[in-house]
Amino acid sequence: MGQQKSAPEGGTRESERRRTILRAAIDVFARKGYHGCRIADVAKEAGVAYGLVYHYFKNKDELLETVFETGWSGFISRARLVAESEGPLEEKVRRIADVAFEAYRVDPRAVKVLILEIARSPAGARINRQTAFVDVIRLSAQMFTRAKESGELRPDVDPLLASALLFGSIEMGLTAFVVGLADARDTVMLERAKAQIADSFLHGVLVPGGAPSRTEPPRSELSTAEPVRAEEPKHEAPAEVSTWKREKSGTKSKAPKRS
Amino acid sequence: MGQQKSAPEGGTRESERRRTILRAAIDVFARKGYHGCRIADVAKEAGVAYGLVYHYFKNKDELLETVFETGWSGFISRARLVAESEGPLEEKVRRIADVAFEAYRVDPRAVKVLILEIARSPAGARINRQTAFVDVIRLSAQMFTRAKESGELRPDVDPLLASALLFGSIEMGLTAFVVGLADARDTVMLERAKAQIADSFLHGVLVPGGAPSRTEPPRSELSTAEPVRAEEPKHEAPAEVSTWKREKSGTKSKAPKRS
DNA sequence: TGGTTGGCTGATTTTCGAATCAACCAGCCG
DNA sequence: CGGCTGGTTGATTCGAAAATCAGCCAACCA
Repeated sequence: MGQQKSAPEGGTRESERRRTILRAAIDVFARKGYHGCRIADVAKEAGVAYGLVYHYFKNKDELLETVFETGWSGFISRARLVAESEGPLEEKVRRIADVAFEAYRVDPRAVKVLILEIARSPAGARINRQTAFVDVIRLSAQMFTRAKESGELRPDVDPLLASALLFGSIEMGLTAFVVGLADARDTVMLERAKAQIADSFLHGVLVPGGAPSRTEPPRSELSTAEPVRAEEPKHEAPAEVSTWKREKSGTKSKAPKRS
Repeated sequence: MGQQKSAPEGGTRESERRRTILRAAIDVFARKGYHGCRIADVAKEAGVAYGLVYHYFKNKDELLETVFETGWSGFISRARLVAESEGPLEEKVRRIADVAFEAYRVDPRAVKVLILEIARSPAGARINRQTAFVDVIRLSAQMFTRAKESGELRPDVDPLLASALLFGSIEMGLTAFVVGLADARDTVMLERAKAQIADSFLHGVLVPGGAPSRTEPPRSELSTAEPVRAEEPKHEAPAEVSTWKREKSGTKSKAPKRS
Protein backbone atom coordinates (compact mmCIF):
# COMPACT_ATOMS: atom_id res chain seq x y z
CA MET A 1 0.00 0.00 0.00
CA GLY A 2 2.85 2.31 0.34
CA GLN A 3 1.88 4.01 -2.78
CA GLN A 4 3.42 7.17 -1.62
CA LYS A 5 1.95 10.09 -3.30
CA SER A 6 4.85 12.09 -2.17
CA ALA A 7 4.76 13.51 -5.61
CA PRO A 8 2.84 16.65 -4.96
CA GLU A 9 2.28 17.78 -8.45
CA GLY A 10 1.00 14.76 -10.19
CA GLY A 11 -1.67 14.92 -7.56
CA THR A 12 -4.34 16.43 -9.68
CA ARG A 13 -4.15 13.84 -12.35
CA GLU A 14 -3.95 11.10 -9.86
CA SER A 15 -6.85 12.40 -7.89
CA GLU A 16 -8.86 12.39 -10.99
CA ARG A 17 -8.74 8.64 -11.12
CA ARG A 18 -9.35 8.44 -7.48
CA ARG A 19 -12.37 10.61 -7.76
CA THR A 20 -13.71 8.66 -10.65
CA ILE A 21 -13.57 5.58 -8.52
CA LEU A 22 -15.13 7.31 -5.57
CA ARG A 23 -17.92 8.59 -7.74
CA ALA A 24 -18.48 5.15 -9.16
CA ALA A 25 -18.54 3.74 -5.67
CA ILE A 26 -21.25 6.14 -4.64
CA ASP A 27 -23.35 5.23 -7.62
CA VAL A 28 -22.93 1.53 -7.18
CA PHE A 29 -23.50 1.66 -3.46
CA ALA A 30 -26.62 3.68 -4.03
CA ARG A 31 -27.85 1.18 -6.55
CA LYS A 32 -26.99 -2.11 -4.92
CA GLY A 33 -25.94 -1.29 -1.43
CA TYR A 34 -22.54 -1.74 0.11
CA HIS A 35 -22.87 -5.42 0.79
CA GLY A 36 -24.69 -6.08 -2.39
CA CYS A 37 -21.87 -5.15 -4.71
CA ARG A 38 -18.39 -6.34 -5.43
CA ILE A 39 -15.29 -4.31 -5.95
CA ALA A 40 -15.50 -5.53 -9.50
CA ASP A 41 -18.76 -3.67 -9.90
CA VAL A 42 -17.20 -0.47 -8.75
CA ALA A 43 -14.25 -0.95 -11.05
CA LYS A 44 -16.48 -1.64 -14.00
CA GLU A 45 -18.66 1.36 -13.24
CA ALA A 46 -15.58 3.52 -13.04
CA GLY A 47 -14.17 1.98 -16.16
CA VAL A 48 -10.89 1.04 -14.58
CA ALA A 49 -9.14 -2.17 -13.79
CA TYR A 50 -10.09 -4.14 -10.77
CA GLY A 51 -6.72 -3.77 -9.21
CA LEU A 52 -6.70 -0.02 -9.45
CA VAL A 53 -9.34 0.27 -6.83
CA TYR A 54 -6.90 -1.32 -4.45
CA HIS A 55 -4.25 1.05 -5.60
CA TYR A 56 -6.22 3.98 -4.28
CA PHE A 57 -8.05 2.40 -1.43
CA LYS A 58 -6.69 -0.07 0.99
CA ASN A 59 -9.81 -2.16 0.96
CA LYS A 60 -13.53 -2.10 0.49
CA ASP A 61 -14.15 -0.73 3.93
CA GLU A 62 -11.92 2.21 3.38
CA LEU A 63 -13.79 2.93 0.20
CA LEU A 64 -17.06 3.19 2.03
CA GLU A 65 -15.43 5.09 4.79
CA THR A 66 -14.12 7.62 2.33
CA VAL A 67 -17.45 7.98 0.64
CA PHE A 68 -18.89 8.64 4.01
CA GLU A 69 -16.37 11.18 5.14
CA THR A 70 -16.44 12.97 1.86
CA GLY A 71 -20.14 13.46 1.88
CA TRP A 72 -20.57 13.91 5.54
CA SER A 73 -17.83 16.45 6.06
CA GLY A 74 -19.52 18.69 3.57
CA PHE A 75 -22.79 18.53 5.37
CA ILE A 76 -21.27 18.88 8.77
CA SER A 77 -19.26 21.95 7.97
CA ARG A 78 -22.25 23.67 6.45
CA ALA A 79 -24.42 22.71 9.35
CA ARG A 80 -21.83 23.93 11.80
CA LEU A 81 -21.62 27.22 10.02
CA VAL A 82 -25.33 27.68 10.40
CA ALA A 83 -25.49 26.46 13.95
CA GLU A 84 -22.76 28.77 15.08
CA SER A 85 -23.98 31.79 13.23
CA GLU A 86 -25.83 34.64 14.78
CA GLY A 87 -29.49 35.11 14.32
CA PRO A 88 -32.82 33.82 15.47
CA LEU A 89 -33.22 30.13 16.11
CA GLU A 90 -36.02 29.85 13.66
CA GLU A 91 -33.84 30.99 10.85
CA LYS A 92 -31.09 28.62 11.80
CA VAL A 93 -33.41 25.68 11.86
CA ARG A 94 -34.76 26.51 8.47
CA ARG A 95 -31.32 26.91 7.09
CA ILE A 96 -30.24 23.57 8.44
CA ALA A 97 -33.16 21.94 6.73
CA ASP A 98 -32.12 23.83 3.64
CA VAL A 99 -28.64 22.45 3.80
CA ALA A 100 -29.89 18.91 4.06
CA PHE A 101 -32.36 19.18 1.24
CA GLU A 102 -29.99 21.04 -0.96
CA ALA A 103 -27.47 18.29 -0.55
CA TYR A 104 -30.14 15.89 -1.64
CA ARG A 105 -31.07 17.99 -4.62
CA VAL A 106 -27.50 18.23 -5.76
CA ASP A 107 -26.58 14.62 -5.32
CA PRO A 108 -29.43 12.37 -4.32
CA ARG A 109 -27.45 9.22 -4.72
CA ALA A 110 -24.77 10.31 -2.34
CA VAL A 111 -27.39 11.21 0.20
CA LYS A 112 -29.02 7.88 -0.32
CA VAL A 113 -25.83 6.10 0.52
CA LEU A 114 -25.28 8.21 3.56
CA ILE A 115 -28.76 7.61 4.84
CA LEU A 116 -29.26 4.01 3.95
CA GLU A 117 -25.83 2.51 4.19
CA ILE A 118 -24.22 4.51 6.88
CA ALA A 119 -26.67 6.26 9.08
CA ARG A 120 -28.07 3.05 10.37
CA SER A 121 -25.19 0.80 9.80
CA PRO A 122 -24.71 -1.25 12.91
CA ALA A 123 -21.24 -2.07 11.85
CA GLY A 124 -20.57 1.55 12.43
CA ALA A 125 -19.84 0.63 15.95
CA ARG A 126 -16.26 0.22 15.10
CA ILE A 127 -15.76 3.16 12.87
CA ASN A 128 -16.84 6.63 13.53
CA ARG A 129 -19.97 6.79 11.54
CA GLN A 130 -22.18 6.94 14.51
CA THR A 131 -19.76 9.22 16.16
CA ALA A 132 -20.13 11.59 13.29
CA PHE A 133 -23.86 11.61 13.65
CA VAL A 134 -23.57 12.11 17.32
CA ASP A 135 -21.34 15.04 16.61
CA VAL A 136 -23.92 16.84 14.58
CA ILE A 137 -26.51 16.18 17.18
CA ARG A 138 -24.27 17.55 19.85
CA LEU A 139 -23.44 20.49 17.71
CA SER A 140 -27.00 21.48 17.24
CA ALA A 141 -27.75 20.64 20.83
CA GLN A 142 -25.40 23.45 21.73
CA MET A 143 -27.29 25.70 19.44
CA PHE A 144 -30.47 24.85 21.27
CA THR A 145 -28.87 25.33 24.61
CA ARG A 146 -27.85 28.79 23.63
CA ALA A 147 -31.29 29.48 22.30
CA LYS A 148 -32.70 28.35 25.57
CA GLU A 149 -30.50 30.72 27.48
CA SER A 150 -31.56 33.57 25.32
CA GLY A 151 -35.14 32.68 25.89
CA GLU A 152 -35.98 31.63 22.38
CA LEU A 153 -36.57 28.06 23.29
CA ARG A 154 -39.19 26.79 25.63
CA PRO A 155 -37.56 26.11 28.97
CA ASP A 156 -39.04 22.69 29.30
CA VAL A 157 -37.39 21.42 26.16
CA ASP A 158 -34.31 19.27 26.39
CA PRO A 159 -31.70 20.53 23.95
CA LEU A 160 -30.17 17.20 23.19
CA LEU A 161 -33.48 15.59 22.54
CA ALA A 162 -34.73 18.52 20.52
CA SER A 163 -31.67 18.19 18.41
CA ALA A 164 -32.28 14.51 17.89
CA LEU A 165 -35.85 15.17 16.93
CA LEU A 166 -34.93 17.81 14.41
CA PHE A 167 -32.49 15.55 12.65
CA GLY A 168 -34.81 12.64 12.99
CA SER A 169 -37.45 14.60 11.17
CA ILE A 170 -35.07 15.72 8.49
CA GLU A 171 -33.68 12.28 8.01
CA MET A 172 -37.04 10.65 7.83
CA GLY A 173 -38.30 13.33 5.54
CA LEU A 174 -35.46 12.63 3.17
CA THR A 175 -35.89 8.93 3.62
CA ALA A 176 -39.40 9.23 2.36
CA PHE A 177 -37.96 10.45 -0.90
CA VAL A 178 -35.02 8.13 -0.94
CA VAL A 179 -37.21 5.16 -0.43
CA GLY A 180 -39.66 6.30 -3.01
CA LEU A 181 -42.51 7.02 -0.70
CA ALA A 182 -42.65 10.43 -2.21
CA ASP A 183 -41.65 11.44 -5.66
CA ALA A 184 -38.26 13.04 -5.57
CA ARG A 185 -38.71 14.57 -8.99
CA ASP A 186 -41.41 16.75 -7.62
CA THR A 187 -39.55 19.89 -6.73
CA VAL A 188 -42.57 21.50 -5.21
CA MET A 189 -42.96 18.53 -2.98
CA LEU A 190 -39.38 18.81 -1.86
CA GLU A 191 -39.81 22.45 -1.02
CA ARG A 192 -42.97 21.78 0.84
CA ALA A 193 -41.42 18.97 2.77
CA LYS A 194 -38.53 21.12 3.81
CA ALA A 195 -40.88 23.85 4.93
CA GLN A 196 -43.12 21.51 6.82
CA ILE A 197 -40.28 19.93 8.66
CA ALA A 198 -38.92 23.18 9.93
CA ASP A 199 -42.35 24.50 10.49
CA SER A 200 -43.84 21.73 12.52
CA PHE A 201 -40.67 21.33 14.44
CA LEU A 202 -40.44 24.98 15.29
CA HIS A 203 -43.93 25.57 16.41
CA GLY A 204 -43.61 22.90 18.93
CA VAL A 205 -40.38 24.16 20.18
CA LEU A 206 -40.42 27.88 19.99
CA VAL A 207 -41.80 29.98 22.73
CA PRO A 208 -45.39 30.50 21.71
CA GLY A 209 -45.41 34.21 21.95
CA GLY A 210 -42.40 34.60 19.80
CA ALA A 211 -38.92 35.22 20.94
CA PRO A 212 -38.24 38.33 22.87
CA SER A 213 -35.49 39.97 21.04
CA ARG A 214 -36.71 39.30 17.61
CA THR A 215 -39.73 40.10 15.70
CA GLU A 216 -40.82 37.05 14.07
CA PRO A 217 -42.86 37.10 11.03
CA PRO A 218 -46.19 35.59 11.61
CA ARG A 219 -45.75 31.97 11.13
CA SER A 220 -46.61 30.50 7.91
CA GLU A 221 -45.11 30.80 4.58
CA LEU A 222 -45.82 27.33 3.78
CA SER A 223 -48.10 26.26 1.13
CA THR A 224 -47.70 29.16 -1.07
CA ALA A 225 -50.32 28.42 -3.54
CA GLU A 226 -50.76 24.91 -4.65
CA PRO A 227 -53.37 23.06 -2.81
CA VAL A 228 -51.91 20.18 -1.06
CA ARG A 229 -51.57 17.52 -3.57
CA ALA A 230 -53.81 14.63 -3.05
CA GLU A 231 -52.11 12.78 -0.37
CA GLU A 232 -51.69 9.56 -2.09
CA PRO A 233 -48.63 9.06 -4.01
CA LYS A 234 -49.98 6.11 -5.70
CA HIS A 235 -47.00 5.13 -7.60
CA GLU A 236 -44.67 2.77 -6.00
CA ALA A 237 -46.12 -0.56 -5.58
CA PRO A 238 -48.12 -1.33 -2.56
CA ALA A 239 -45.52 -3.78 -1.78
CA GLU A 240 -46.53 -7.24 -1.29
CA VAL A 241 -45.79 -7.09 2.30
CA SER A 242 -47.53 -9.83 4.04
CA THR A 243 -47.97 -11.53 0.79
CA TRP A 244 -44.37 -12.23 0.89
CA LYS A 245 -44.06 -15.87 0.41
CA ARG A 246 -40.73 -17.14 1.18
CA GLU A 247 -40.19 -19.83 -1.23
CA LYS A 248 -37.76 -19.05 -3.87
CA SER A 249 -36.38 -22.30 -2.77
CA GLY A 250 -34.37 -23.06 -5.77
CA THR A 251 -33.04 -19.60 -5.99
CA LYS A 252 -30.42 -19.17 -3.54
CA SER A 253 -31.63 -16.48 -1.37
CA LYS A 254 -28.55 -14.48 -1.50
CA ALA A 255 -28.18 -11.96 -4.15
CA PRO A 256 -29.95 -13.40 -7.08
CA LYS A 257 -28.30 -11.89 -9.99
CA ARG A 258 -25.38 -9.83 -10.34
CA SER A 259 -24.78 -6.90 -12.53
CA MET B 1 -43.60 -18.08 7.99
CA GLY B 2 -45.72 -20.81 9.22
CA GLN B 3 -44.51 -23.44 6.92
CA GLN B 4 -43.49 -25.28 9.95
CA LYS B 5 -44.81 -28.74 9.99
CA SER B 6 -48.52 -29.00 9.79
CA ALA B 7 -48.59 -30.60 13.17
CA PRO B 8 -49.84 -27.90 15.43
CA GLU B 9 -49.29 -29.63 18.68
CA GLY B 10 -45.72 -30.68 18.78
CA GLY B 11 -45.08 -27.08 18.09
CA THR B 12 -44.45 -25.97 21.59
CA ARG B 13 -41.56 -28.20 22.39
CA GLU B 14 -39.98 -27.82 19.07
CA SER B 15 -40.58 -24.12 19.01
CA GLU B 16 -38.59 -23.85 22.12
CA ARG B 17 -35.43 -24.55 20.24
CA ARG B 18 -36.54 -22.37 17.46
CA ARG B 19 -37.21 -19.55 19.82
CA THR B 20 -33.90 -19.96 21.51
CA ILE B 21 -32.24 -19.52 18.16
CA LEU B 22 -34.40 -16.58 17.26
CA ARG B 23 -33.62 -14.94 20.54
CA ALA B 24 -29.94 -15.53 20.06
CA ALA B 25 -30.18 -14.08 16.58
CA ILE B 26 -31.74 -10.91 17.92
CA ASP B 27 -29.00 -10.53 20.46
CA VAL B 28 -26.23 -11.17 18.03
CA PHE B 29 -27.71 -8.95 15.36
CA ALA B 30 -28.11 -6.21 17.90
CA ARG B 31 -24.51 -6.58 18.88
CA LYS B 32 -22.79 -7.00 15.54
CA GLY B 33 -25.34 -6.32 12.91
CA TYR B 34 -26.70 -8.73 10.36
CA HIS B 35 -23.75 -8.61 8.03
CA GLY B 36 -21.28 -8.46 10.80
CA CYS B 37 -22.00 -11.86 12.21
CA ARG B 38 -21.85 -15.42 11.05
CA ILE B 39 -24.38 -18.14 11.55
CA ALA B 40 -21.80 -19.69 13.78
CA ASP B 41 -22.11 -16.75 16.12
CA VAL B 42 -25.83 -17.21 16.38
CA ALA B 43 -25.45 -20.91 17.00
CA LYS B 44 -22.89 -20.34 19.69
CA GLU B 45 -24.99 -17.68 21.35
CA ALA B 46 -27.93 -20.04 21.34
CA GLY B 47 -25.80 -22.87 22.56
CA VAL B 48 -26.78 -25.19 19.75
CA ALA B 49 -24.98 -26.84 16.92
CA TYR B 50 -24.25 -24.90 13.81
CA GLY B 51 -26.34 -27.14 11.67
CA LEU B 52 -29.43 -26.79 13.79
CA VAL B 53 -29.90 -23.24 12.73
CA TYR B 54 -30.39 -24.56 9.22
CA HIS B 55 -32.84 -27.08 10.48
CA TYR B 56 -35.17 -24.36 11.61
CA PHE B 57 -34.38 -21.68 9.11
CA LYS B 58 -33.80 -22.12 5.47
CA ASN B 59 -30.94 -19.70 5.41
CA LYS B 60 -29.50 -16.63 6.98
CA ASP B 61 -31.87 -14.36 5.17
CA GLU B 62 -34.89 -16.13 6.45
CA LEU B 63 -33.52 -15.84 9.93
CA LEU B 64 -33.32 -12.09 9.69
CA GLU B 65 -36.63 -11.94 7.97
CA THR B 66 -38.21 -13.83 10.80
CA VAL B 67 -36.61 -11.69 13.44
CA PHE B 68 -37.87 -8.74 11.55
CA GLU B 69 -41.40 -9.90 11.08
CA THR B 70 -41.69 -11.09 14.60
CA GLY B 71 -40.65 -7.77 15.97
CA TRP B 72 -42.60 -5.66 13.57
CA SER B 73 -45.84 -7.51 13.69
CA GLY B 74 -46.18 -6.78 17.35
CA PHE B 75 -45.53 -3.12 16.97
CA ILE B 76 -47.56 -2.79 13.83
CA SER B 77 -50.66 -4.37 15.25
CA ARG B 78 -50.51 -2.24 18.35
CA ALA B 79 -49.94 0.87 16.33
CA ARG B 80 -52.78 -0.02 14.01
CA LEU B 81 -55.08 -0.49 16.94
CA VAL B 82 -54.29 2.98 18.14
CA ALA B 83 -54.42 4.59 14.75
CA GLU B 84 -57.79 3.14 13.95
CA SER B 85 -59.33 3.82 17.31
CA GLU B 86 -61.69 6.62 18.05
CA GLY B 87 -60.65 9.68 19.91
CA PRO B 88 -58.73 12.88 19.54
CA LEU B 89 -55.63 12.92 17.44
CA GLU B 90 -53.54 14.16 20.27
CA GLU B 91 -54.29 11.15 22.33
CA LYS B 92 -53.54 8.82 19.48
CA VAL B 93 -50.19 10.36 18.86
CA ARG B 94 -49.25 10.07 22.48
CA ARG B 95 -50.33 6.49 22.56
CA ILE B 96 -48.30 5.66 19.51
CA ALA B 97 -45.26 7.13 21.17
CA ASP B 98 -46.18 5.03 24.16
CA VAL B 99 -46.28 1.89 22.14
CA ALA B 100 -42.88 2.55 20.68
CA PHE B 101 -41.21 3.37 23.94
CA GLU B 102 -42.86 0.50 25.70
CA ALA B 103 -41.52 -1.85 23.09
CA TYR B 104 -38.13 -0.43 23.74
CA ARG B 105 -38.48 -0.80 27.47
CA VAL B 106 -39.49 -4.40 27.15
CA ASP B 107 -36.88 -5.47 24.67
CA PRO B 108 -34.33 -2.84 23.78
CA ARG B 109 -32.18 -5.16 21.76
CA ALA B 110 -34.98 -6.21 19.50
CA VAL B 111 -35.86 -2.60 18.94
CA LYS B 112 -32.27 -1.87 18.20
CA VAL B 113 -32.20 -4.44 15.47
CA LEU B 114 -35.39 -3.14 13.96
CA ILE B 115 -34.20 0.41 14.06
CA LEU B 116 -30.72 -0.12 12.83
CA GLU B 117 -31.55 -2.68 10.24
CA ILE B 118 -34.66 -1.03 8.94
CA ALA B 119 -34.01 1.02 5.93
CA ARG B 120 -31.37 -1.02 4.38
CA SER B 121 -32.92 -2.79 1.55
CA PRO B 122 -30.95 -5.28 -0.38
CA ALA B 123 -30.83 -4.21 -3.93
CA GLY B 124 -32.77 -7.23 -5.02
CA ALA B 125 -35.60 -5.84 -2.98
CA ARG B 126 -36.32 -9.39 -2.09
CA ILE B 127 -36.66 -8.73 1.54
CA ASN B 128 -38.79 -5.85 2.32
CA ARG B 129 -37.85 -4.63 5.60
CA GLN B 130 -38.72 -1.22 4.52
CA THR B 131 -42.08 -2.34 3.36
CA ALA B 132 -43.21 -3.06 6.84
CA PHE B 133 -41.95 0.30 7.83
CA VAL B 134 -43.65 1.97 4.94
CA ASP B 135 -46.83 0.27 6.00
CA VAL B 136 -46.78 1.86 9.39
CA ILE B 137 -46.20 5.22 7.80
CA ARG B 138 -49.08 4.77 5.43
CA LEU B 139 -51.24 3.56 8.24
CA SER B 140 -50.65 6.60 10.33
CA ALA B 141 -50.89 8.80 7.27
CA GLN B 142 -54.47 7.64 7.00
CA MET B 143 -54.98 8.58 10.57
CA PHE B 144 -53.76 12.06 9.81
CA THR B 145 -55.90 12.31 6.74
CA ARG B 146 -58.94 11.54 8.80
CA ALA B 147 -57.85 14.02 11.40
CA LYS B 148 -57.52 16.58 8.71
CA GLU B 149 -61.01 15.95 7.49
CA SER B 150 -62.36 16.34 10.95
CA GLY B 151 -60.51 19.56 11.33
CA GLU B 152 -58.10 18.45 13.97
CA LEU B 153 -55.11 18.83 11.81
CA ARG B 154 -53.89 21.97 10.20
CA PRO B 155 -55.04 21.99 6.62
CA ASP B 156 -51.67 22.87 5.29
CA VAL B 157 -50.05 19.78 6.64
CA ASP B 158 -49.35 16.88 4.39
CA PRO B 159 -50.51 13.67 6.06
CA LEU B 160 -47.92 11.43 4.59
CA LEU B 161 -45.12 13.72 5.50
CA ALA B 162 -46.49 14.36 8.93
CA SER B 163 -46.55 10.67 9.45
CA ALA B 164 -42.97 10.35 8.35
CA LEU B 165 -41.94 13.13 10.67
CA LEU B 166 -43.67 11.62 13.63
CA PHE B 167 -41.93 8.32 13.19
CA GLY B 168 -38.72 10.04 12.33
CA SER B 169 -38.85 11.80 15.65
CA ILE B 170 -39.73 8.68 17.51
CA GLU B 171 -37.03 6.72 15.80
CA MET B 172 -34.36 9.28 16.36
CA GLY B 173 -35.49 9.74 19.90
CA LEU B 174 -35.06 6.04 20.49
CA THR B 175 -31.84 6.00 18.57
CA ALA B 176 -30.45 8.51 20.97
CA PHE B 177 -30.89 5.88 23.63
CA VAL B 178 -29.82 2.99 21.49
CA VAL B 179 -26.65 4.73 20.59
CA GLY B 180 -26.01 5.74 24.10
CA LEU B 181 -26.41 9.43 23.60
CA ALA B 182 -28.82 9.35 26.45
CA ASP B 183 -28.88 6.93 29.27
CA ALA B 184 -31.46 4.28 28.60
CA ARG B 185 -31.51 3.19 32.20
CA ASP B 186 -32.88 6.51 33.18
CA THR B 187 -36.58 5.85 33.29
CA VAL B 188 -37.41 9.43 33.93
CA MET B 189 -35.47 10.41 30.89
CA LEU B 190 -37.37 7.92 28.79
CA GLU B 191 -40.65 9.31 30.00
CA ARG B 192 -39.59 12.82 29.33
CA ALA B 193 -38.38 11.93 25.91
CA LYS B 194 -41.64 10.29 25.05
CA ALA B 195 -43.55 13.28 26.26
CA GLN B 196 -41.40 15.76 24.45
CA ILE B 197 -41.64 13.91 21.21
CA ALA B 198 -45.41 13.84 21.22
CA ASP B 199 -45.51 17.29 22.61
CA SER B 200 -43.32 19.07 20.17
CA PHE B 201 -44.75 17.17 17.30
CA LEU B 202 -48.30 17.96 18.27
CA HIS B 203 -47.91 21.59 18.88
CA GLY B 204 -46.59 22.03 15.48
CA VAL B 205 -49.31 20.12 13.89
CA LEU B 206 -52.47 20.62 15.84
CA VAL B 207 -54.73 23.50 15.25
CA PRO B 208 -53.69 25.96 17.94
CA GLY B 209 -57.05 26.54 19.47
CA GLY B 210 -57.96 22.95 19.88
CA ALA B 211 -60.19 21.13 17.52
CA PRO B 212 -63.79 21.68 17.23
CA SER B 213 -65.35 18.59 15.99
CA ARG B 214 -66.19 19.58 12.53
CA THR B 215 -65.39 23.07 11.75
CA GLU B 216 -63.51 23.40 8.65
CA PRO B 217 -60.92 25.74 9.87
CA PRO B 218 -61.52 29.12 8.46
CA ARG B 219 -57.95 29.88 9.00
CA SER B 220 -57.32 31.93 6.03
CA GLU B 221 -54.56 30.38 4.25
CA LEU B 222 -51.35 31.77 5.29
CA SER B 223 -51.24 34.73 3.12
CA THR B 224 -47.74 35.03 2.47
CA ALA B 225 -46.73 34.62 -0.95
CA GLU B 226 -43.23 34.06 -0.07
CA PRO B 227 -41.72 36.95 1.70
CA VAL B 228 -40.50 35.06 4.62
CA ARG B 229 -37.60 33.08 3.57
CA ALA B 230 -35.47 36.09 3.36
CA GLU B 231 -32.17 34.55 2.87
CA GLU B 232 -33.29 31.99 0.44
CA PRO B 233 -31.27 28.95 -0.02
CA LYS B 234 -27.76 29.87 0.01
CA HIS B 235 -27.22 27.89 -3.01
CA GLU B 236 -25.14 25.40 -1.39
CA ALA B 237 -22.26 24.82 -3.45
CA PRO B 238 -21.16 21.51 -4.59
CA ALA B 239 -22.45 18.97 -2.29
CA GLU B 240 -19.32 17.13 -2.02
CA VAL B 241 -17.13 19.70 -0.71
CA SER B 242 -13.74 19.27 -1.78
CA THR B 243 -12.39 19.41 1.59
CA TRP B 244 -11.49 15.88 1.43
CA LYS B 245 -7.94 15.21 1.31
CA ARG B 246 -7.76 12.28 3.44
CA GLU B 247 -4.81 10.16 2.93
CA LYS B 248 -5.50 6.57 3.04
CA SER B 249 -2.98 6.23 5.71
CA GLY B 250 -3.17 3.29 7.91
CA THR B 251 -6.71 3.38 8.88
CA LYS B 252 -7.36 0.07 10.23
CA SER B 253 -10.03 -0.90 7.91
CA LYS B 254 -11.20 -4.39 7.74
CA ALA B 255 -12.32 -5.91 10.85
CA PRO B 256 -9.87 -8.54 11.45
CA LYS B 257 -10.97 -9.48 14.81
CA ARG B 258 -13.89 -11.65 14.92
CA SER B 259 -15.17 -12.52 18.25
C1' DT C 1 17.39 5.10 -28.03
C1' DG C 2 17.80 2.66 -24.16
C1' DG C 3 16.51 2.79 -19.36
C1' DT C 4 13.76 3.88 -15.44
C1' DT C 5 9.62 5.07 -13.08
C1' DG C 6 4.99 4.47 -11.63
C1' DG C 7 0.23 4.38 -12.83
C1' DC C 8 -2.32 0.58 -14.34
C1' DT C 9 -3.88 -4.21 -15.51
C1' DG C 10 -6.38 -8.54 -14.53
C1' DA C 11 -5.43 -13.44 -13.71
C1' DT C 12 -4.37 -15.80 -9.57
C1' DT C 13 -4.43 -16.71 -4.81
C1' DT C 14 -6.57 -16.47 -0.31
C1' DT C 15 -9.97 -15.87 2.72
C1' DC C 16 -14.18 -16.56 4.61
C1' DG C 17 -18.47 -18.13 5.78
C1' DA C 18 -22.92 -20.05 4.00
C1' DA C 19 -24.90 -24.30 3.20
C1' DT C 20 -24.57 -29.39 3.13
C1' DC C 21 -24.55 -33.98 4.82
C1' DA C 22 -23.38 -38.29 6.88
C1' DA C 23 -23.46 -39.82 11.25
C1' DC C 24 -25.20 -39.71 16.06
C1' DC C 25 -28.33 -40.35 19.77
C1' DA C 26 -32.71 -40.40 22.45
C1' DG C 27 -37.09 -41.86 22.66
C1' DC C 28 -40.62 -44.87 21.06
C1' DC C 29 -43.02 -48.65 18.94
C1' DG C 30 -43.72 -53.54 17.95
C1' DC D 1 -34.67 -55.94 22.67
C1' DG D 2 -33.95 -54.33 18.21
C1' DG D 3 -35.10 -51.41 14.77
C1' DC D 4 -37.21 -46.98 13.26
C1' DT D 5 -37.80 -41.84 13.55
C1' DG D 6 -36.53 -37.36 13.76
C1' DG D 7 -34.13 -33.84 16.30
C1' DT D 8 -29.13 -32.77 16.69
C1' DT D 9 -24.27 -32.48 15.63
C1' DG D 10 -20.11 -30.36 13.48
C1' DA D 11 -16.58 -31.43 9.96
C1' DT D 12 -16.59 -30.81 5.10
C1' DT D 13 -17.71 -28.78 0.83
C1' DC D 14 -17.97 -25.10 -2.23
C1' DG D 15 -18.81 -20.75 -4.20
C1' DA D 16 -18.11 -15.96 -3.97
C1' DA D 17 -15.53 -12.13 -3.67
C1' DA D 18 -11.63 -9.75 -1.32
C1' DA D 19 -6.95 -8.91 -1.80
C1' DT D 20 -2.49 -9.84 -4.08
C1' DC D 21 1.10 -9.67 -7.44
C1' DA D 22 3.90 -10.21 -11.42
C1' DG D 23 4.23 -7.74 -14.85
C1' DC D 24 2.74 -4.24 -18.82
C1' DC D 25 3.15 0.18 -21.03
C1' DA D 26 3.33 5.16 -21.54
C1' DA D 27 5.82 8.99 -20.26
C1' DC D 28 9.93 10.93 -19.19
C1' DC D 29 14.95 11.31 -18.60
C1' DA D 30 19.87 10.77 -20.00
